[in-house]
Amino acid sequence: MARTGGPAREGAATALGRLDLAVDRGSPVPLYHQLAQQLEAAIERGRLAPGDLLGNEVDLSVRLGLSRPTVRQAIQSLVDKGLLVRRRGVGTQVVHSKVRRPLKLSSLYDDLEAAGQAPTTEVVRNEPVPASPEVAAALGVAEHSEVILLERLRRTHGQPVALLCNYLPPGLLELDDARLATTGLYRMMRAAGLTLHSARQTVGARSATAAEAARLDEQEGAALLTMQRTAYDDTGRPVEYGTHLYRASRYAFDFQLLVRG
Amino acid sequence: MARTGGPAREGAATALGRLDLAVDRGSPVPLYHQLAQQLEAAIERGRLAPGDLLGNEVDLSVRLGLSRPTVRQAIQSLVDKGLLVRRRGVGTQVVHSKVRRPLKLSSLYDDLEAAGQAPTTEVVRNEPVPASPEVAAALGVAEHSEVILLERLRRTHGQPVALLCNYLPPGLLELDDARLATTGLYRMMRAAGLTLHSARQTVGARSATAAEAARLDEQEGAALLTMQRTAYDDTGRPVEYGTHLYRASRYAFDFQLLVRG
DNA sequence: AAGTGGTCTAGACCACTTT
DNA sequence: AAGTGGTCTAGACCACTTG
Repeated sequence: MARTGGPAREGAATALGRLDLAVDRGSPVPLYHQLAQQLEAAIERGRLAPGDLLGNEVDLSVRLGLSRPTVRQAIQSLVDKGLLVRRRGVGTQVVHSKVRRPLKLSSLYDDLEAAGQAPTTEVVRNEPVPASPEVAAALGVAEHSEVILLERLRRTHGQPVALLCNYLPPGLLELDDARLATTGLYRMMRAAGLTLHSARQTVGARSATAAEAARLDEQEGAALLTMQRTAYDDTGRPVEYGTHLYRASRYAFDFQLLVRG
Repeated sequence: MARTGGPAREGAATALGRLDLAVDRGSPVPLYHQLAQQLEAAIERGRLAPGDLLGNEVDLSVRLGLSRPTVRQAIQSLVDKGLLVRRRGVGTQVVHSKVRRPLKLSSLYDDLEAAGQAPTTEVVRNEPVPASPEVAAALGVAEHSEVILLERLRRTHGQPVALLCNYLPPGLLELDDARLATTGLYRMMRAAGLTLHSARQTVGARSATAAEAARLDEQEGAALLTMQRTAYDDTGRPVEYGTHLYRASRYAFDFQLLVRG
């Protein structure tokens, strides 16, 4: 009796009713991931507007023919991305702001290329050197043991953007100058099967020395942005230590942070 | 028959065997969280060393009297934190490096206090002002509408560290000068029931103007670290827009990044 | 009181890695 | 072939929020 009233509200009360969601059980893509992608696409296209309620998880699981844990896993992944908010006793909502891309381990080359800046790289040095105490500590190798020093000058539109100095454990990667000139270090690492997993970065500022100013086409004493970074692979082993100098007039770091739950 | 050989290996082959794990079902703390905390503590104290295998999830769930999904949820939370690595067909290992704290939405006050720097704050301005186009866009309010301007000078050991300029939507928070002098803005927000959830930051550098140099006890033209940040609450509404200036000689940003899976 | 998300269980089958 | 994590199910009960 009470049930007969149900279908009338179904699909009308919640924003999700307007969407045609469906999963493909023959696909190798996990069901929860398929659902997450469809929800994300709907948010991206504005079919789910900020503040919209998703409708409860049980109904959604019945409608899709999935179990509730599977639906929850999909929703959780979007909550982790900052696209959805859950409130107990209330429901799941699309967040109000256009907060999108969370922080990623960024590659300067990729960032510039994505911005349509057509970066070029000049390899200044590429040779084995003995590890200084600082480098040895960062890479977890013995002092004075051999590491690879890579020094590069990056330009866009012919103008210098950054002076990049990197140290790598020996034997990790084939560092071909020709390839370095046309791609980024992180891209070469990924291509070599290395999975970058985490990094520790320190960002600061200081005035340019005469030599640095000459390289970067700045005035001596100009404000430069500095970054030191140690990157680790998925087992936590250091794969790279770098000291970078950026022209503050041409570059700034852009971060999207999510508070961890 | 084959079972009799089991107990001999149990607790010996895996590093987990050395730990006395147990959950309290009477506690209001979720079981998966209790387990995650105990594992994290074991890693922190070195009882689980980098590279150690945790042993398979089924054994662990039997030993703790939990279901496998619950054990998985605990392990997953530590994987998300970057403390553990899973490999299909291999097992779950403690990460090799000492990678710890992931990135958080940091508060300068809390950071300085945690570093034992005993920060103090001088409130320079605290008054309603009409929103500039830049501020209006960041906070999602109408141009020229009223917002709160908060300008503070932060010192440690009597020396200036940063000049903080913040804009807040009206009516969001009671900004008492006396409290501002003894705590941080984010702490006041949390105390007022605001849940900070995400932020967008831009970090750059530039040379100090004469006025800024005077405030910060630097030379004119000294390199300063700049940050602009818009912070959002858990529904995605902007709650704060700030423009900060840091003395590069006394402050740098430290980030721990995890590549999102 | 009703509805929501939060947590938990006891299984099942699959994909991948190693032996 | 054996062992591991990856995915998925069909329930259950609890805690919180709202009317």
